[in-house]
Amino acid sequence: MLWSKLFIPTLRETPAEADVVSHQLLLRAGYIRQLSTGIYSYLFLAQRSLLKIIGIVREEMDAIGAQEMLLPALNPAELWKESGRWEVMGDNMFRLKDRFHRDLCLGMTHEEVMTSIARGELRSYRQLPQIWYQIQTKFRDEPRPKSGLLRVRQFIMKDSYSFDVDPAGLDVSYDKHHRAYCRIFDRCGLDYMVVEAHSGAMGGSQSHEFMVVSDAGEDLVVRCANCGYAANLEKAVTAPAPPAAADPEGNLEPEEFHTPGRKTIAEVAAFTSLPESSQIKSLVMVADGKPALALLRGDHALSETKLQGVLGAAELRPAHPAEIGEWFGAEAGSLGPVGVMNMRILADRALDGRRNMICGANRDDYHLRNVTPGEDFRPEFHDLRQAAGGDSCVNCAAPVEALKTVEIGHIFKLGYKYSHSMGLNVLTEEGKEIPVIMGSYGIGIERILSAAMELFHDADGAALPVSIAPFEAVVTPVNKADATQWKVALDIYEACRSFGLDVLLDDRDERPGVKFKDADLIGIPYRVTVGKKAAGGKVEFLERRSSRVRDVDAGDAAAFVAESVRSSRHDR
RNA sequence: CGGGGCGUGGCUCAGCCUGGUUAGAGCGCCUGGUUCGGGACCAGGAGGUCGGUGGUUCAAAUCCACUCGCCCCGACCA
Repeated sequence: MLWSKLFIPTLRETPAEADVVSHQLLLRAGYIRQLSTGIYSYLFLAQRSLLKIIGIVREEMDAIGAQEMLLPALNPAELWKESGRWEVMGDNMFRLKDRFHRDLCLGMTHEEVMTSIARGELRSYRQLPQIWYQIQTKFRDEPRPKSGLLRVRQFIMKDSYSFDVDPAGLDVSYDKHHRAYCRIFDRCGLDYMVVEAHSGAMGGSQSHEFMVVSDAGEDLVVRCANCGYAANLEKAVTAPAPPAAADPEGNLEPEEFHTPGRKTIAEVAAFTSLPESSQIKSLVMVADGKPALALLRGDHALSETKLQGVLGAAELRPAHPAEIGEWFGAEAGSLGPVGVMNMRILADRALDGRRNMICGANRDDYHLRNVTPGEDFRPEFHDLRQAAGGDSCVNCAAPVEALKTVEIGHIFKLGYKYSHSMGLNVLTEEGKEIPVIMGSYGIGIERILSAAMELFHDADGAALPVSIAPFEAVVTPVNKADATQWKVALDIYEACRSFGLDVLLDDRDERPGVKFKDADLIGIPYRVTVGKKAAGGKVEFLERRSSRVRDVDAGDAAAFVAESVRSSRHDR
């Protein structure tokens, strides 16, 4: 294509509203423009790149026998009420009414629609397994869209769904997806890791996330560099550092002491001159309307995900101050488990075996010392603690690191959640009706592009992997007015086309510096520069990512580019 | 939803506190010319209801109120 005919609105300066690199580059390089908060138009370059990503996704999904469909984004409320998610999704779901005042929503994900198709058509175990997928726009009314295309309200997702007769079948479908996802992200040229994850509102038993390490990410992942253990922070199990001070010995009785104005763990630690790890942190949570007291070591954080799992609650939130006052007769900051009879008391395992600790007295401005879990109160012990960097790996005891990551894919074993709630059953060989076991699998298409830019950029702009760059190469005549240069450039451009390359000819009447800057900014992987040396039959070949330059014969340039593109496919 | 910040030509910003000629700069854009290996130079030119509404005032980009939009932090989130 001829650059002079294209709409590639690059900006010299970084737009003020962008503060993560991928967002800045997508705007500056003319890939996208914002329409509203979390809503973006994908211009020519973005669309080319996204189509390449989609092409890779499609090939690899087809390769595992998945069948592509396209489902409606506009869904009737009834379907979502059947699964219970009309309520569960809350404000995150875009809702609207039609002219007859019927409730509709815009699809956030498609378990319901897929299940509704399956239950109408799948009747026999002989029709299973099935894997169905689509590449389609999803709508989610995020509380806080941010970071360009990383967190938006409308985005393209590849979502697939597997239907199997039994758990062993689901394992096979799950594993197929796992491997297909690895191939997809490899081909997209990304550095990523696979981590154990929590299933959240999707439901189900097991799940893995595919993560790209980036400071622009919002998910925290714990990873052990030694043995390779990796898990989302909300799910990770690690061993905490031992308490900073040994517990007092002996069978001491709880004893109230005055702590005027000391509310926080840190304040009480300073006041008592004992480390935070000598305290019991008491958090009042409300699970499906019922209160529960969660206890942790003073220096530890609660994993609401884990607590929610233990309680089996659909909804979990911190208690309001008024509720705390009613249940405890004291304010948050003076709470403790001793004498609490009106709710479940759950303690993190790090408190098991500890003795003579400090906690709130359930009386404002008073705390208790010499409180021993299991004696002075009787909690249920569970793993409730949120892992943190610096903890020890439970497999190999090496210290783990916490990393910020971008989630680009997520695979779930759904189990029977939707087949039960929506009635998806088939007949077995024996003629018995059984529910179908399902899996669900997602890839965020734009996040692949954003993550690639986060991963691969320099001061001059994006340096995208060849497989997903909008163009593979650009031919740049330094001086268009020079007849020789122009002729050589044109020949190389045509030769590239004959090799089937996605090539751009920068035929703009611009100075060379402008052309170089634009090509670098956009992130075109290879550039053939046709300059003065063209008179001697030589042109310059530049690899964007490495900045490596070499002179090649003009007649060989196209073949050289083609070979570079081909070999780049095996890079990772 | 809570906290903070910002809305002035396409982009980046100044002017606002302390109201007062015709609202500015750089970049970009248009015309002509000179240039041509890392965002050229000269000359001329186009382009702005200062987010919106209402108020205060002889006078509002500037002060006040409301409102809309955007960004960041938090809450939340598959």
